[in-house]
Amino acid sequence: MQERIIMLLDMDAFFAEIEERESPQFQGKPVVVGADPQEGKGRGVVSTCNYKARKFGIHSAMPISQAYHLCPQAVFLPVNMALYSRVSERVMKIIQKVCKGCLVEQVFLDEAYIDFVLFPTIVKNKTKEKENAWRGAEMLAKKLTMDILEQEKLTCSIGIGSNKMVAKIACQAAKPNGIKVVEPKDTISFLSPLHIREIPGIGPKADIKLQDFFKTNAVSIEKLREASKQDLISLFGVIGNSIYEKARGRDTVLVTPEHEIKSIGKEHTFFKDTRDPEELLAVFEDLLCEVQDEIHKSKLQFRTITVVCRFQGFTTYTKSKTVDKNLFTELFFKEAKKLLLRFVVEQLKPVRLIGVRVKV
DNA sequence: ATTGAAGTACACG
DNA sequence: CTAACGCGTGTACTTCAAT
Repeated sequence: MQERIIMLLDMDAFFAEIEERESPQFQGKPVVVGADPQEGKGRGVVSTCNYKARKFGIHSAMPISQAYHLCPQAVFLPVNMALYSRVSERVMKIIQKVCKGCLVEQVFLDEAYIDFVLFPTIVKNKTKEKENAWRGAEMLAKKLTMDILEQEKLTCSIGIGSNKMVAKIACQAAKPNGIKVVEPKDTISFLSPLHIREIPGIGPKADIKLQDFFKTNAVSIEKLREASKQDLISLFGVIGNSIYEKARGRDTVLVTPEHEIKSIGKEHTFFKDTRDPEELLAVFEDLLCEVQDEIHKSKLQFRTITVVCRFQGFTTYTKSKTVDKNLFTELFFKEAKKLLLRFVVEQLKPVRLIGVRVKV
């Protein structure tokens, strides 16, 4: 494959920065966007918090109750997804405009990968094409951060590398409000000292497996390169091969602008665990209606219904049923309720969460 | 022998 | 006491049964 220049733009503390921008009285204060803390009794988690709040040890995905104990005086706000969606659309428009002729892949609301394949000014620079291309990308990154700051009063960080993985890790290193360029010749030295958790796809479980394998409690990417391809395949199966490649700064995943939807689902966690069939069914019917709405909007055909049930103690089970796609519409409610009923019959424990998901 | 359905595990923002 | 742990989406694995 030809050498690529890939950029990842990631908005800094997106939800929290938007809330600060909208309400000047929050400026300079720790802001936590997420579930209602309910005086420390809330059951949800932190969605995003600003850098002030991070100084108290708060971070995204942390239980909101814990965040409350770390900093009760912080501003706690509910997630206003409709607002963030509108802001995201405007940010993405700026990116499209500045990066005309490039491939742009949006990831959720606050990230976008950009592949410079056809970036016109780069293509035009026939002389010293290679150096100019990387400098051109860096200048473009600068323009993006300036335009987004001027037009939306929000900061972002940008990573540039020869593939998605390097761009992503470079972006993390640039945060907040920075730009980091990692050219191919610098990739290995850039990655070597970093912790393996920086590699996208290596989560808590994979980290522990690798700690056990190397008999240390902090594995660097340099250390990871000591594992053979066979070692990694026996530890992780098919994934092992891509981990082996990523440790060497290689990643062939393409920037793909269009993604077709493969599943749609809704879940609900009860304020208090319940076994009341009336309550369960009432909430479940609401979920089914919401999913039905989304199915309608998507105009897609689905065939598999999965019902999820999480019980007291956090153990989670799923049951699913695949039907003929032509009969899906008429069977959806009936089959979903049948699956839920099986849980109610089989399980005696109180229910913490119920959910439903449909797959293509 | 291959496919596909069901259920679980893991990851990410 | 032994924690606390949402939601939506994706990939991949294991197991078992049907074609």
